[in-house]
Amino acid sequence: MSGELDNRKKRILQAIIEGYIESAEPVSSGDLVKELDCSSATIRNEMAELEKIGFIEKTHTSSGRVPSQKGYRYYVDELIRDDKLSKKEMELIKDRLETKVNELEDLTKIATTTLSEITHYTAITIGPDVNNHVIIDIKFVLLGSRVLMAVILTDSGIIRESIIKFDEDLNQQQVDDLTYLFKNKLVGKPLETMNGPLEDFIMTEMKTGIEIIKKVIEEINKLIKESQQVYLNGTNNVADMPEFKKVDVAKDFLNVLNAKDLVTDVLNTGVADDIQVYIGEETEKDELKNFSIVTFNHLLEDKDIGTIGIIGPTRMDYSKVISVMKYISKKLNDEFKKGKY
Amino acid sequence: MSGELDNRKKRILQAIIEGYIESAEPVSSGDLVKELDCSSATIRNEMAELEKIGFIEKTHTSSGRVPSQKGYRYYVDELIRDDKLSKKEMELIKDRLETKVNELEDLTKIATTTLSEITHYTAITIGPDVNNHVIIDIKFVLLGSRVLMAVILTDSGIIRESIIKFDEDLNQQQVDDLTYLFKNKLVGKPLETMNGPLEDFIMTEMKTGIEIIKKVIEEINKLIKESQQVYLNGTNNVADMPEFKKVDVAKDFLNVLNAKDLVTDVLNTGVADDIQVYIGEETEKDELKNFSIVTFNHLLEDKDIGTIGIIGPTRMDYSKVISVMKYISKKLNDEFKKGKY
DNA sequence: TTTTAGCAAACTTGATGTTTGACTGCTAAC
DNA sequence: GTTAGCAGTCAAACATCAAGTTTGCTAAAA
Repeated sequence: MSGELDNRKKRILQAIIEGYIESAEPVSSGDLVKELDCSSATIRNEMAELEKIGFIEKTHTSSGRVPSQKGYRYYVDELIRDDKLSKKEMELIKDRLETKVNELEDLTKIATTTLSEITHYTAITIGPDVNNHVIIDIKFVLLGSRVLMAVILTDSGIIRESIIKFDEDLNQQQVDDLTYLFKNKLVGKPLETMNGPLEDFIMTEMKTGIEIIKKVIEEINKLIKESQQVYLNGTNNVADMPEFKKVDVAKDFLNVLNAKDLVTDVLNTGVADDIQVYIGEETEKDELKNFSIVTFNHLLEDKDIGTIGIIGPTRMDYSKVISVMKYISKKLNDEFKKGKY
Repeated sequence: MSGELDNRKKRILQAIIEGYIESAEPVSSGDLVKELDCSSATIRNEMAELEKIGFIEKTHTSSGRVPSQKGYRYYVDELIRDDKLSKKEMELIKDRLETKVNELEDLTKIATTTLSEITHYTAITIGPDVNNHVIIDIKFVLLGSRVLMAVILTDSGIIRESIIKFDEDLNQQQVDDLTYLFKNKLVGKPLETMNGPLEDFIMTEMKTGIEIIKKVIEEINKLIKESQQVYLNGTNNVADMPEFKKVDVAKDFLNVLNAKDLVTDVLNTGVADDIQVYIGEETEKDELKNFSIVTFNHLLEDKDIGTIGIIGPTRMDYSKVISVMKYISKKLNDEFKKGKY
């Protein structure tokens, strides 16, 4: 199916898609005459065939052509250019990502912001599914006689704290016990252990301080559940896009950003250390049918440590987005390794 | 100026404003006949006078009337109803705010979300200016040989942590020294002490571990500066408002939300434990001239602990918003006192 | 066989005009 | 002070028209 197209058809399809990406207007046969170096009639003939295969569409009988979802897919798979990154942009990315930060997540946020700035689309990042990250250390710090802070470190460099309040005073002995108990039972185990096994253990084997321990477990579980953080950047960029003029689309987009679940759902389907492109309906969400999402997961020593994505109109500059993503992904990985997070 | 209006004029103005708030359409003399129990001609005469004073406007020569900014102001000052809160909504608020949470800021976020849900406008909250909050305690926790966590507690119940990375190993002795130093110099002093005085002291009096201390101060300062958190809720509600149909307004709004500084600037001007209303140009920001902002500061033992605001079109249901705010403000205060944050 | 020129048909876009209906302001009567 | 009545104003909806694109098709040219 991909090999079906002869060279000229490829060039025409590419020209249509890139023209449409640039202008947001249907591309006519006449527009391509200079570029293709043949008459408009010839181009029309070719266009008719491209339309038959389903790569391009007309908005009405006598309009120019617009890429179809299938057309974009072919473009992304076969025709994409990945040299759309200028020296200046590369410098910017390098500069940004080499900023010293203290937490992995901060670096990810910087990457997201940079991505959005360069592409002018909305960028979003979500944390990883931390359930199978391994606990390296747990600390409890008494912040007041009734306030305890729990700090959990995982092997992926992710740190989480939770503040827990009690109705009665705690003493240092209790805190030490707590530390001892949790360390013994949890260090070296995945975070999800917190859910089932631990609770069972405490209920059966432990006798003292059950209430305190239960509360601590409860809070830590809450913390883990909530910890798939979402960070958005560049939402106002959409306002400048022509498709935003259609009120429906604009509304859709606002709703999409608000019901972040939709987007995070898509981001979560991404696998492996590679760039994924979801075009329109490929997102499998009705609300996203006018949008495309490009994502990549970043790994640290084979562990998923989060996903970064771009969301924009289906008429998205895929070449640019993918070029930028590739470069950022590479640089981010370098930094991760360098930084020993 | 406020007493100038006779009773019927007040009723007419109120009817116009409430009608316009409801329908987003100019209100005609005919619309008010039933309500005012006199002929449309009489109402027209009254309207002409209200227009002369500048409380209402026409969109064109033969259109109905629309409230002016001055009209809204009069309405907010004199005509507002504060019984627009249903039993059900009160219950919802109570329910929500009585959720047990561990941090003050979480409760504020819940209040913000609830506010947005009930009013259907976008709600925003910003943290207080923490500079003059007094430090109660500082703890340092070693999370790894090169990773230190600093925890700062203030008298307003706000807790902040920062993770600091070093290029060399730290031992427990150094951490203890650090704790001793910071506790001695800072506990009981306002957070802003961190900025000037402390640095001087270290540069002149201390000899050991200067680099470590400098880094810690640096990071903590960063933390304090960044700590005016902004939390937004209900941005998609705007999409359903008729004014959103005007692309310019929609764009303005997106930009406003993105350049949060604009809104936080306005929120920051709010003073005392009271509700403030900024209508259109009263915000003194050109970008906000089509919007209104209603805010209140909440205090805990006379300390500013943040501001909650609503942002919506000038055609905002002020009565509803203010009713809800009053109630939430009251309940929030109750909870603050009860919870001993 | 492939490409091109030429042309009718389809359709958008923008300008122009018309009708309809909703208001208002004014005047004169109540 | 209030109201009825009426002319004047304007927006919104709709129809009409001309101009400009763009296509598909056909037939001729390469």
